[in-house]
Amino acid sequence: MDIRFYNTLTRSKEPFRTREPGRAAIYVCGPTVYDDAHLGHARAYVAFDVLVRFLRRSGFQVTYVRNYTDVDDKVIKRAAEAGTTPGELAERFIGRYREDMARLRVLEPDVTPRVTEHMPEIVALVQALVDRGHAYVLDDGVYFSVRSYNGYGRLSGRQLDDMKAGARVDVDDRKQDPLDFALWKVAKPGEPAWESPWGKGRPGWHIECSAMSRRYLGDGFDIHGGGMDLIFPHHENEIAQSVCATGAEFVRCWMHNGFVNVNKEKMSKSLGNFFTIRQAAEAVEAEAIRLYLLGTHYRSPVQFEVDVAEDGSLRGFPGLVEAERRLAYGYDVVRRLVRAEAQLAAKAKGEGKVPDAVAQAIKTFEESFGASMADDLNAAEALGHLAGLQRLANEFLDRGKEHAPADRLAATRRLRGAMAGAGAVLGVLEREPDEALRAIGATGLRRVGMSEADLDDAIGRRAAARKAKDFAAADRVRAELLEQGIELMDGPTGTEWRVVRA
RNA sequence: GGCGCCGUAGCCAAGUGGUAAGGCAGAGGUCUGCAAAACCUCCAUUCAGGGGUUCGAUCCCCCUCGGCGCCUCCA
Repeated sequence: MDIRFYNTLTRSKEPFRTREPGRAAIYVCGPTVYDDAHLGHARAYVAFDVLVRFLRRSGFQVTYVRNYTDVDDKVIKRAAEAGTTPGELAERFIGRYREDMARLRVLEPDVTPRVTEHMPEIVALVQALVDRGHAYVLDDGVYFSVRSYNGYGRLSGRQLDDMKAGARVDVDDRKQDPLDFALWKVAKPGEPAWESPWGKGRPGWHIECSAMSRRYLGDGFDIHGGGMDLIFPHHENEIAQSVCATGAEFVRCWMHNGFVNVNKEKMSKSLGNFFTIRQAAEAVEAEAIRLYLLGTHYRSPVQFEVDVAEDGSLRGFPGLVEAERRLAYGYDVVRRLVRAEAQLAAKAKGEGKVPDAVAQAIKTFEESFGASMADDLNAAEALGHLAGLQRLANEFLDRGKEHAPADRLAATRRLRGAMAGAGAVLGVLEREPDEALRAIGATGLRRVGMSEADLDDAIGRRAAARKAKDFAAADRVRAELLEQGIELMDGPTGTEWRVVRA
């Protein structure tokens, strides 16, 4: 199947052709580690995690590099405020960031290089730019000359002169062009610094990605990703630096994810509509955040509706709660299949055969799912197909009793396999269902402020009333719990519950 | 000022030059002590509005209205 990705550089979907057959080299701009990761980071790194998972699943041998920018102005400033060193601050936030990513089920990249560990490569790249006449040295650092590269502006679709006219950049008379940017910054007293031919200092913002991507992936690697806000100037500058320093093509395909909007506006600190992954994961199961993000195509803005109380405090994320419910539905389907398999295995005689209608439906699902993902990672559409498969599984579980146990066993296994395949690509529904459902339940109870002990007590009282055929008393317990956001479900194995209130 | 994106049912959301996936909510049904879950059925003659191209447009072009983004640190 032809895999196609939208390339920002050409503004069109293109067939995915790698530099080397069967191998995909990917670099994604990682976080600057001076604060906790927010929902925007979640969105970006979930999107590229899906990219990597999908390519691996499609047979590519992927090398995925995602950096940590552990030294820059913000890190230095924040460390000073916190009374610590930039190194210690960065280390701490890298740790917290990795925890957040793990909760979102974002796989660890193959390489996670840090700027501070790649100074030789960075200095060499800057030196190459100076040698080739693309950079010039001032007393406070080395600057890249944007006028020296005639491809400048191609990625972001801008003309140098248009930007110059409207740019709100500081006018610095010493620079040859207002858009020239620092490759190397000479250190001020007290700042972290590394040796260089231009004095002790640190890299400018953009050069590290050029240096580290080349170090691990070489020239002309396959995909470079990041948020749309990085297109200009960050990625534009990376291209300029890399192409001018090496003379080779830098990247074959540029992929950018859309923003996170909170109540229709771009989430940003200045607007005060800013939420960290930790805050959201406090409100709902982290995997539900991932599922929610997957419901919108990665290039479109994703909306987060935030429920804010009259006093301005955060009440919750209704959309995330809905996603959590869908997640629970998904795990419930898996659990039903697992349980059915256990029962059927005892009864099945010989090799079974998946009933034709089921086999055909699963085949159609797998083709549709794959086609959606191959078409620029349309996870939202793929999720639509998955909904159909889940319904099919439940229907078969409910009504498939006329088939022989061996055939039913074959069908449930096949259904579970298809779901696992989809889950492995999307990074959802991969956990053990009982454990996941227990975690979702616990998160819900926390949300409505009820303890498990109180809930168990209420369920016990109702069970006693039911046993005594005092249905009025039993229904009162049900109503009370519903009032508190808990819904009871009587099943063959006892009473189960779920949290229904947002 | 320059560049660009978006506007699809109550809400979220995918999508295509040939007549609108999916989810949530809602209605009815099967099941149930009652419920819930699960399943079944229904739920946009219509894709902001107006022109145009076309045999045919929600999808292509133009205009209007509305919302947003980048050009400055940002995923």
